[in-house]
This record gives sequence, C-alpha cells and structure tokens, in this order.
Amino acid sequence: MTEKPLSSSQRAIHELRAKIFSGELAAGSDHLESELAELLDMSRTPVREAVLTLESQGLLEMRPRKGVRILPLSPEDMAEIYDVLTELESHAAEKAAESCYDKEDLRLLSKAIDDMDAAIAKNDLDSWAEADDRFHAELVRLGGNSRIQAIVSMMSDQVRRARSTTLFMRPLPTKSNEDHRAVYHAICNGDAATARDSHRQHRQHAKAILVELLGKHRLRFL
Amino acid sequence: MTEKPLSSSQRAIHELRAKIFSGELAAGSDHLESELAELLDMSRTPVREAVLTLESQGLLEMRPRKGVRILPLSPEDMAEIYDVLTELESHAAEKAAESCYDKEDLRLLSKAIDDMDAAIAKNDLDSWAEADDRFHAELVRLGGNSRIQAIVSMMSDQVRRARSTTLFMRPLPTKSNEDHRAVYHAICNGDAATARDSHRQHRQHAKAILVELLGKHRLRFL
DNA sequence: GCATTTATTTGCGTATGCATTAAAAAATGC
DNA sequence: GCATTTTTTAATGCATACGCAAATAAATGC
Repeated sequence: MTEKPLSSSQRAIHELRAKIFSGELAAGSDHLESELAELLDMSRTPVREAVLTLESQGLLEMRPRKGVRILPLSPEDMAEIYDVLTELESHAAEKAAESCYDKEDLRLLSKAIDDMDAAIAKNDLDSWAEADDRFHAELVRLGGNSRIQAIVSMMSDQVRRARSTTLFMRPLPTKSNEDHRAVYHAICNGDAATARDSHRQHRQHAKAILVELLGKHRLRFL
Repeated sequence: MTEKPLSSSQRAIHELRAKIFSGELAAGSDHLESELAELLDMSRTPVREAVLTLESQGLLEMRPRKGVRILPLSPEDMAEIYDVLTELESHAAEKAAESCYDKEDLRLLSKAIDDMDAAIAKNDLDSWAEADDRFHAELVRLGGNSRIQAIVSMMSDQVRRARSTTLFMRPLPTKSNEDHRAVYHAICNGDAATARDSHRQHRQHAKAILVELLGKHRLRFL
C-alpha cells in the first residue's frame, strides 16, 4: 500500500539532496550531468530538471562545461543566511503570538522543546538537532505565512549540511532551550513583542556563536 | 557589438516573464507546454526548463495534464509578500546604515528619490513606479546581503503584475517620498535603528493601503 | 622552447519520438 | 436516463540523438 512510484525527476531531487546532505556529494565538488545521471541510473533529462530546481534553492550551481558544483558555504554565507532566518522567524513568532493559539495548537512546539531537553540529557546531539529543526519549522508554520515557510525551509536546508560539521565543535546547547521556552511562553500569552524579540535575540546569539566558531577553527568553507 | 545570442531557455524565461507582466499570459490562465513552445517558436524542452525556473520563483505552477497555470495573487498573498518585504528590506536598511556609506555611495538612492519627486510633479505614475523599484532595489543592494537581494527581487516580481492594476486606483503617493527621504537620511547619518524603523513603517503603511484598496474594490484575485 | 594555429574531444542545449497514464468520450448495462 | 465500464485521446515524463561550441590536445611556425 505504501507503494508510490515516484517520477524520475522527483527521485532525482530527493536523492541528490540526500547525497548533498550526507556529504556523498561534497561541497565544492563538480559533477557532470552524465555522471549524475549514471549515479542515479536515469537519463540526463530528469537530472537536468532536478539540478535546475536545486539550483534555484541555492544548493548547487550549473556551470556549463565545468559541471554542476555543489555550493560550499563561507562564513559570510552563513551570516547572510542567519540574518534572513532571524528576520523571518522573528516575524513568524510575532504573528504566532498574535494568533491566539491555545495550548493544544502549540503542542508540537512544546513537544519539540521537551525533546531537546531529553536529547541534551542523553547527550544525543543528533536528536537535539532534529528536534531543533522541528521547533523552528513549527514556529514558522504557526506564523501562517507560506512564503516565509518556504524561504526558511530553503535556508535551513543550506545550513543543514554545515551543521553536521559544526554541531560537534560547540558546547552543549543547554542555554538554547531557555530561549525556546521564552518564545513559547510569549506565544502562549499572546505577547507578540516579547515573542519577536526573544526569538530575534535567540537567532542572533546562535549566529554569533557559529561565526565565532568558524573563525576560531579557520573554517573558510563548508 | 550588442549582439548576444541568448540560449533558448534563457529566452523562454525572459519572454514568459514579460508576457506574464504584460498580461498577455493572464493570471489564472492555463497553458499547455506545447502551446507555449509554439508561442515562443521553440521545442518543449527549453520551455519546460523555463517553466521549472519560473515555478520556483512563484510566478506559475505546473499541474500535470492541466497545463501551466499563471498564478493569481489573492489579497492574502499580497499581505504575505508585503510582510516578507517589510522584514527583509528593513534589515537591509539597518545594515546599510551601519555600513558608513558616504554620499557618493548613496547617489543612486538619492537619484531614485529625486526621480520619484519629478514623476509625481509630472503626474507620471509609471515612471514613479519605476523609480520606486529602483529605490527599493538599491536599498537592498546597499544592505549587502545577496540572499535578501534575491528574495526581495523575487517577491517584487510577484507584486509587479498586480501593481499595474492597483497603481491607478490609489491616491498619488506623495507622502511616500517623505518616508524614502527619512530612510535615506538615517542611512547617511549611520542611524541604523531609525533607518530600520522608518523603512518598516513605510512598508507596513504601503501594505495597509494596498490591502484596504483591494478590499474596497472587491479584488479577490490579480 | 614558446606562441599560435589547427585538430580533436567532449559536454551541453535542444529537438524529437515514444511509452505512460490521466482525462475525456463513448459504449454498455440496468 | 443514469451509472459504470470500456475505449479513445492527448499531454506529459523521459530517453535518445545530434549539432555546436568550449576546452583540450596536437601540430605548426618561429
């Protein structure tokens, strides 16, 4: 029943994304269309379509005759992305707070926070990251702006690859969950300004930590 | 010398965009790939690639066997778009103010403002709109975040089609240029907070006017 | 040797053909 | 007549072919 014959170009999009995140297609590496086609066992046509899509999402770049380049992220790129995330997520938090959600509506948000606590207690950084993703995605969903959801999802994707490197370089994000709770409570209370400001501060702090980390470790590209 | 043989898919992107903005491809209308291919006098392949790209930019939607639909914009869509523009442009204004630009750097910005004044004096709404576009694009450029530039450019595109309808329904935007000047001076003075807040207010005001206008005229889709 | 030209390779952009399958039309049963 | 099945139609997704131009290699002139 779970059989769903996905189209080749859809499959190409998903598999290429997965290979980019896993590092199988490393940042900075170049690949011919024909090479990717062979890798995915399909013709060039759906690969080209997938590559076009992924290019528009900022994950790679088509350079005729040079190959498809998996885009590396510089610290400057990270800073840009975090600034976009800061602005748009803060707006989402503000809107969410204005929306008079009740506790039931916010259960997924609250669950994500609890899961982060649990993950930290078990020192499980991977599940922490997964729950953190869920928190941010749900927050933005509650904001109710579909375009912001799409943009944030795109930007989060770009950051995701880098995180596998940085996640284990930094101190346990114990403080982070206090911020999450502050945002959560502000939304509960319908305090839009606080929701906005708390989240903004949270993201700016995260950006500062990341940028410092990259500088300290001389990581010019990820 | 100005001869540059553009590729078919590039041409398809530009011509389809132009036809969407001009209304030749009306919002809400459906078109088969083969129909567009014939219209542009090329095969389906480059058309498909162009359509894929334009879809990722939110201008149209591919619905298998239903045709390519030129996306209409509802008032809710407008509100979403304006919120994104508000957040990201305000951030750009803030960053621009922090960047210690001198008058020379800000000449294009200043020029755009003057052009808007001139256009209003001549009651020329089209040039006003053109100069307004330039102001916003330049502001965002000065903000220095390439991702914000890309997103704002995309969102502005979506709004552009609707503006041809709304531009002539609303009062002369005389007040608007005061806002622009306020933002300009704040950037000149390196007053980041004022630059940010002024621009935010400017955009929120524009959103309010537009939404009210759409409501008043019962415009459910553009 | 080095620069410049010529030849060769090869990756890409586009056209084209075809199998698939959703939608529309026709036919059948009741 | 209306619902259901069967047939037909046709738009799409994909594979494939091919010409062109860019990149590389080889050859030539000096």
